[in-house]
Amino acid sequence: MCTTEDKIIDAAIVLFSQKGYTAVTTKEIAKEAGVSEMTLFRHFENKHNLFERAFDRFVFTPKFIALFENLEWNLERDLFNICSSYQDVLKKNQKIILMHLKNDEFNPQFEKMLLKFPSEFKNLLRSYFEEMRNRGVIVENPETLAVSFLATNFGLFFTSLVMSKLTFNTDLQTCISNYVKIFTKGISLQK
Amino acid sequence: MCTTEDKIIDAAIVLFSQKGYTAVTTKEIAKEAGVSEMTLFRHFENKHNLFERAFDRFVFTPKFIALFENLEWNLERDLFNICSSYQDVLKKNQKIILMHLKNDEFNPQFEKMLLKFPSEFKNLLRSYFEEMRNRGVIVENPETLAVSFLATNFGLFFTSLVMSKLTFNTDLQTCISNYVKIFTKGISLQK
DNA sequence: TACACATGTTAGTAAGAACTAACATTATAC
DNA sequence: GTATAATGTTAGTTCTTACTAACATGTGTA
Repeated sequence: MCTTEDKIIDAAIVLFSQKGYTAVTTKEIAKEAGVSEMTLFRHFENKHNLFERAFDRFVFTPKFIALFENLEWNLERDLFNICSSYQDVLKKNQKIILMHLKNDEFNPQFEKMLLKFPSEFKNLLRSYFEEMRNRGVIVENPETLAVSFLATNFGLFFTSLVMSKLTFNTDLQTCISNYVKIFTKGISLQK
Repeated sequence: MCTTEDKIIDAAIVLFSQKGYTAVTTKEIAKEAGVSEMTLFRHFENKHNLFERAFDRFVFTPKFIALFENLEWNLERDLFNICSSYQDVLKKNQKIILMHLKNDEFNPQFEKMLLKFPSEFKNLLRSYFEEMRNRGVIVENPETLAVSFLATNFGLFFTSLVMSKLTFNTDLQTCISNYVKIFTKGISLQK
């Protein structure tokens, strides 16, 4: 966090995610990092290289997968934990996500990395719902449930991110637990 | 759709929403519109002006509000209609939404226009849920429900938009009706 | 035919951005 | 204290881009 390269990368991530690749100048990044523009080029050679290095810094945590190995098999509690962790991951990576949204014109392998996480996450979710169906807790189609859960969670995150200026009286945390409660009740079998 | 200005504006919207304001050149827009760059400047004076004109073209339909005057007061059916119409509005305006995501560095009044729609929509939703609570159909807090419903809907849209490359086996339509069904069951009172 | 008007073409200006070279300055290690 | 490495400074090159000016071409209308 203290080295020159780190300072530059941090500044780059902030600015790229705010404005997008093209709109940010190297001079700007250097200034934000509190460093001479020359130093930037000495360390990263060129702008695009800096971008790639900045990207490599952020990886979706695989720790997340461990979550699925410590399930309680209680629908509401499990979903709440999953949902919360997912929101954490998204929040931690929000800069890179924004960066991606503003720079998707280039770098296809960039795209692949970003899509790897949600698709793996979906598979984990589907397995979970499959197991819950085997246990007779739910009846719905696991795949559909997984996609729906994934999409809505992403929506919660994204709404709170993009529409932060909307003065809603409800915060994300309340929204999450409320959503999970409704979702749980909505898919639970009852006699 | 046939005038020169329209051709240019259309091209501008496509390119701006794909790449963002800064990354697109006037030459590029002119080429995409099948028109000389000079003609572009003759009509719009400068790039920023073209951007504003392009923005003005897209407005969130107020027709949407009429939907809330023809309610059936059947939870699932109403929500499904609302949800579908909302997805339509979002889809119709997806270019402008993307444009906004890539250009939010400037133009604050731009932001206001974009946020007007979701906040009005949320109020309509809250009124609906309030009335449903009065009728004894649901018990949850109307505000929270409205925000949750809004957020998740936006998430469905956005997921299908951004992550279109994810090869999920479930399409948006299925996802919506499934979500509405679950949501309805989740908030309905039952004996 | 003749005129007006929209568009194309071409050349060019001014500003800004990425990037380089050369030299000056500071800090660190021994 | 001196050598070495990292950083700062300054000036400059090249390229791209927004934008202009002047003139040419074409097209419809009276």
